Amino acid sequence: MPASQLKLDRFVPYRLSVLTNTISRALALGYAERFGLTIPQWRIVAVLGHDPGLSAVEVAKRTVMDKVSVSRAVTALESDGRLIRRVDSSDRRRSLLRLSAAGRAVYREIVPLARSYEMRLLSTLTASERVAFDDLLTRLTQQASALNTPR
Amino acid sequence: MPASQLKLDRFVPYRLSVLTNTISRALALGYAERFGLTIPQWRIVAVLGHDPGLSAVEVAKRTVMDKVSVSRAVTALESDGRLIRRVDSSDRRRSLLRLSAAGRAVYREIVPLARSYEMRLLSTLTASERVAFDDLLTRLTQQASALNTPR
DNA sequence: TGACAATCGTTACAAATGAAACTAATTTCC
DNA sequence: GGAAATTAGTTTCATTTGTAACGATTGTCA
Repeated sequence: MPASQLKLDRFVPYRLSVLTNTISRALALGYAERFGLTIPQWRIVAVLGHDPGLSAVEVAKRTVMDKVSVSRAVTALESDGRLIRRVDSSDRRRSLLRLSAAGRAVYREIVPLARSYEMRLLSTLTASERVAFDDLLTRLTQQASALNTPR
Repeated sequence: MPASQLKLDRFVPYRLSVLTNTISRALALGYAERFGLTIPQWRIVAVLGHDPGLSAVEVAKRTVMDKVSVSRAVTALESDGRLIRRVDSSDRRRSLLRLSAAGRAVYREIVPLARSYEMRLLSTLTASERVAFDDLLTRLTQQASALNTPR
């Protein structure tokens, strides 16, 4: 292919976007119809299910979401009775977030679903290919992040 | 890790989402500030630069965008003088789309930028790793698509 | 101490996005 | 030939999303 041309379906950023959108759509559909969760809500449940007591900013860092998205999703989860926030007594700007019993129940149902989807997706790769992919993904993510924060 | 737990940063769909968002943000910023293009617009320029004369629906298929997005981006590109549409005389519902001289000029500038970004991204991989990644990406995309369209 | 800066989280506003309804043109099929 | 179904593309409307501004609290430092 001449250097002046570009085939979209050979362009790695485009291909990654297609793959990610396909996966996200499938997962979002499942979360939405089974639990009424959006993707930001799902991520927060996943993080707090594993590490209760984080603040909103800490959740935002872990999930690579901005704090506005976190704030909205937290509000929704709270009004659905799935999340509890308690003001941090040592810093009254912060709230400490944790799942309620209902939230933990959702978490326990979601984890196997997520694992199952991931397994089915990766089932097209051999064990050593999965290891390789994991490594490549890690390095590309580092590189992309480095390109966004030059010098 | 117990089966009842899930670490978000080990979950492939999440990791893909983070990588893709990082890349998209970087590219979108470049297109926007240099050319005033959105991602849908950029994709259309890329497709039509390579294959002039497609209809909107054909462009939508190639870019995996829905026809509403394509319609809007085409309208914007046309009013910016970068795209020309001509009613297909053999089917007056369709329009045949092609870049104007200004559109082709944008295309010629964009292609090396896109290639350069891709090269810098992939520069963290060896040649054989790039081949491997290409293959894994293709197969995962097939698999994700198959999971979305069961039986 | 007290002014200034930084941080936490929410709110307000504008822009992007998606689903469904719609118009117009074409195809199907009895 | 013509009613019904299909297709191309646009418009409308509601929802999502992101940016910026904001109030409240805490940290910094002279």
